[in-house]
Amino acid sequence: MVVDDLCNTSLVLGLSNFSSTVERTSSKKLSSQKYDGKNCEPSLTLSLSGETYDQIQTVKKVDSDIKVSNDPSADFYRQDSAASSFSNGSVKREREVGSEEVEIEKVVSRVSDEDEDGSNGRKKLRLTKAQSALLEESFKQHSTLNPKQKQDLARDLKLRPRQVEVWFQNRRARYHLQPMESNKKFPLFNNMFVYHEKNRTDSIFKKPRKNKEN
Amino acid sequence: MVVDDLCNTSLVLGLSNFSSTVERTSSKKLSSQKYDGKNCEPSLTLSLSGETYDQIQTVKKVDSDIKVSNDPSADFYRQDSAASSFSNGSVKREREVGSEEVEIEKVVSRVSDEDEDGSNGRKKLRLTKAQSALLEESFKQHSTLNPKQKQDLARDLKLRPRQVEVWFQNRRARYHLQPMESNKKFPLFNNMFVYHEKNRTDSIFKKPRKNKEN
DNA sequence: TTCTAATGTAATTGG
DNA sequence: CCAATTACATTAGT
Repeated sequence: MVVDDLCNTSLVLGLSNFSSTVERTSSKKLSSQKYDGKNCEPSLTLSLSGETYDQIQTVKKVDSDIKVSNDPSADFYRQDSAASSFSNGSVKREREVGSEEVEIEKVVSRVSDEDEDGSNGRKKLRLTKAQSALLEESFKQHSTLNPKQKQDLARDLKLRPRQVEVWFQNRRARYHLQPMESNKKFPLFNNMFVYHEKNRTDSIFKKPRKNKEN
Repeated sequence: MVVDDLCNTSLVLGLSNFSSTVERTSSKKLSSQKYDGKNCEPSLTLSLSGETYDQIQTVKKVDSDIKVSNDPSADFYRQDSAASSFSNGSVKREREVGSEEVEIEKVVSRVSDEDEDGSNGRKKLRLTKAQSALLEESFKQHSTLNPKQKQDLARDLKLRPRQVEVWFQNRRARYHLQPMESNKKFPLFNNMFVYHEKNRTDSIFKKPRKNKEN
């Protein structure tokens, strides 16, 4: 846990999900629609940024879905728009279905807070496309962040600075390849991820080094 | 999918995202690449071979599908021989530091293909009963693995360490979902991290934490 | 369909 | 910061 960022104090209030593109879903696998956040019902999320989680995932179970089309082309995913992007699943396992809102014992737990929505756990956030794009772009410019950049990005993305930081870390880690010359030489290959072995040291690509300007 | 390793040296350059599979008649939604952002648009991808298809679990077993019986007891076919259960080159860099017996470099000769003996068991491994049992047993002792355990188990089971790791992950995930009564399964309360629902994390029990002994 | 092996990625931990 | 892992969500194969 350890919230280590103390960032901004602004409050963010947003309406999440309104991108109601149709559900495609079709029959099979209701797990189909997920990321799109589509079928989440519009929900309000209010959060103190810099505090706990902005991405609050209001889990609402989904009951009947509309299931309109099957069109595969409906692959577009959501875009963000405002803060929330949640991934929550709500898709409870089949076996639990039936019991609405299996709200199993609360057992209060720890000390803290008012975490109210219970989304205390690790709950995974899914970045929206736009968010990823921005991060990606930013990454291309610098694979490391200075505090200011971090703050700014966080603000723009409506993420906690910590999340931005983590994203960068993971990004650096996952590909040992940076947007370096390889990309310059082959711009079209920007999406090409040529990984290197993690522990390789003789790579022709070097690990980028710090960028401290602020 | 991302290319992540380069055990062998051959390079493959291909057009990605042109799903070669035929149109699915059914609705199935090949939603394969979706939120992945990365390859949403047709793009070129360059990959090192050795990836792409994962392990071929050389299921020799019955040549051509003899599969004579439906007898449930026939459950233990598979992987009879000690033959290394795979030939995969992908081995995502198990970083096992000191292990020198990294048997990577299988360098499958890609194109040439191996599936000649019929029954080219392609993907998805199925663990044998014995394997599952061992894993299960091991899990009872700790729900997480330290590198050594992983390595050992992998050796004993003739699986890649990564597979062992994955098994544990999945196992943990599955069970975090189990309600209390599942304690019966874990008589000694070894793994009593009863998380209830998947998305709920508070519990009087804490998540088991690292087991680092090695 | 369910179950499970596997993958991708956000987040945590320890150094 | 980095490496390694874990949790988690989701995909795909039978």
